[in-house]
Amino acid sequence: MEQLIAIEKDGEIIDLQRAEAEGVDPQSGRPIYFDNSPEALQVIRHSAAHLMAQAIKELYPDAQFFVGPVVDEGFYYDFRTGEKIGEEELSKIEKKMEEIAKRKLPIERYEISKEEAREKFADDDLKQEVLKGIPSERVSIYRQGDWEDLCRGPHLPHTGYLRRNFKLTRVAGAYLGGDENREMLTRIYGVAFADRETLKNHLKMVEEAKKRDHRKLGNELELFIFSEEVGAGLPIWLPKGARLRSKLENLLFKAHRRRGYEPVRGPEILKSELWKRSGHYQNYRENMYFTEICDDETRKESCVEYGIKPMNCVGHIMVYKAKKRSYRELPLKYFEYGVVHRHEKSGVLHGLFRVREFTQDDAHIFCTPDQIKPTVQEVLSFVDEIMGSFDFDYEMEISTKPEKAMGDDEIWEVATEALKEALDGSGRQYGIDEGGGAFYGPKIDIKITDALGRKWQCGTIQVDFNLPERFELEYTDSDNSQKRPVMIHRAILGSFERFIGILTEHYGGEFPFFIAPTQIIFVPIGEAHLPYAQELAERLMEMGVDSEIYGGRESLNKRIRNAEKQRVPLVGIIGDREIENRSIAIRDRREKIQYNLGEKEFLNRIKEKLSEVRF
RNA sequence: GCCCAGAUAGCUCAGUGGUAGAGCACUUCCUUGGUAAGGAAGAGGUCGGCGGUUCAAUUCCGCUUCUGGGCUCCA
Repeated sequence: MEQLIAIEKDGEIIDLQRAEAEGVDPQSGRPIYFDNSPEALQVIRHSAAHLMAQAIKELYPDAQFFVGPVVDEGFYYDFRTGEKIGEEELSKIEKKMEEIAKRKLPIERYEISKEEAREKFADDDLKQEVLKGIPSERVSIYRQGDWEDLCRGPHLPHTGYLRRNFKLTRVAGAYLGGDENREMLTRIYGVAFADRETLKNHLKMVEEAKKRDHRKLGNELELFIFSEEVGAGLPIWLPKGARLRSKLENLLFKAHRRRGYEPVRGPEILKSELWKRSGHYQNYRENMYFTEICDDETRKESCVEYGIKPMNCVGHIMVYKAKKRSYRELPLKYFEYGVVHRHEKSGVLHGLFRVREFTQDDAHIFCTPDQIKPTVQEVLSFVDEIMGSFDFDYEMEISTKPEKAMGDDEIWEVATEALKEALDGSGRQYGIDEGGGAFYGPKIDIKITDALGRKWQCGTIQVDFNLPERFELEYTDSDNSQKRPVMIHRAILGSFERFIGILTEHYGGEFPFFIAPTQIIFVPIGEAHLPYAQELAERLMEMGVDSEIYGGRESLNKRIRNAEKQRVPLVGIIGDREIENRSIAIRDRREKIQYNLGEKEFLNRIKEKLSEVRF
């Protein structure tokens, strides 16, 4: 009963037009019907992109088109026009799309040679650009009505399939070919499904996800703010945010100590000479901030340039160099909650996810080459424990040598292999990001997704042979010879800022007890019950648990409502009954139930909750 | 940095070429309440900043700061 729109054969989606042209028997592949299967959506969205392009062409006759692919969340088309396209134009384009869809234009396909295509689109430089990227000699063109475009397909049989089941979501700029040195085209994003109902549900889901946005929750829960007066990308931590953060810091501090890491601390600014030696000055300068210290303001010669640290490695190297090292000491693990400053381009700043000042849970491990693999594996299991404690799914990716890099290819090869081996040994799946490494070494990145499914890099493990070389690090080996250690840079959360942003979205503001900014709110029913609440609050404070008391003039219902709105794990109600038998009436957010606990039980329960996590 | 939007009270948001409003929050008073908004009154805004057009700009234009969605980049 469902309509066949394409078939899948040898992992390729072949639409009916192409099947006919190539004489492919539609029975010979797996049928793809007009529904919401991933394969069908590819076809639908591809055609939606074309429909949009046709609508744009009718509305803006000067429009020229680049590419219009299907992406995870929908589709987009990049194009150029003399007109400015803003959000307001989207509904206009949608209307035109509806209109064209109604015409039920057949979507036809034909093939020509690349040479013919070059001539056909002789006066369209964007199409020429697309043609350059096509390896095959024959190219296909899809035509609907009087509009046609160079396209591989697959497509729907006719435009009538696209009726009120698509939505244009946003306008954006996109560089031609993703190259920031080239022209910027207009890009319009959209989504499409087989039916209107699914589209509506999808849009609703996106709306729901936006409610979990850490910027919105951060504001509502008074975790942090940004201030125009202070500057872009410089978060200000409010008491509740700082409470959450310090809990995370404390837990993680112990976790490091337990694993043999030593806390160290480097300065915020270091002489530029040192950044030249490390290579940051040459390779990372555009991301750094600099300042000068002058002995004599009137004499320029007395000024020395300092760089504000964008990374903590140089400081840790100085710790290593503080004395002569023996192989017996290795691996040496130094860690620091290092505050770093990076000049991020204004357009990339994004709540706590991308800021200009942030604190990394950074560590540098100095080890022998033989220790690389076990050390990386140990770090990987550390990562696993932390992520597991927060129920995070994460992805890992190896990033290889970037264009702007220092060190020999050979060294890079060895380091990259070491990472791969460690990962292979751990049995974990991982992807590869060619050219995505740091300038001093390859890395394993740990990525977590936010409420909207966007991926953010959090933890990172980097193998570095370059900095030990540049700083001539040495240790005395068992044969009394001087050897060069390897440096492993690693962060597990990545930065507290980004990690807390992700945590906020992950939990929708309902933080687990052990890190919740306020772990319990007491609501004494009347004034007489206040002292007992205060007594409990003090006991909890001794245990390192933050509580608040919502007493005062407001009605009981209102105070309970306000307490719940704070999304605290526990709300404790205290009235005559509770005082009489030294108990607390608890509203448990996670269990979604209410129960009564005697004081002792209550304190025990709190202890249990605190020890739920240990990493 | 680039493209496209936006900025009105602490927060969420209406609104207008004739210098502004709501709800919540805040202050005061009444209410002392057993599980998600008790009542009344009040205070609070150079309508992000700087210029321009105009008799008159929060409103129109330009620049700037900040924010949002992307691109590029990245913890």
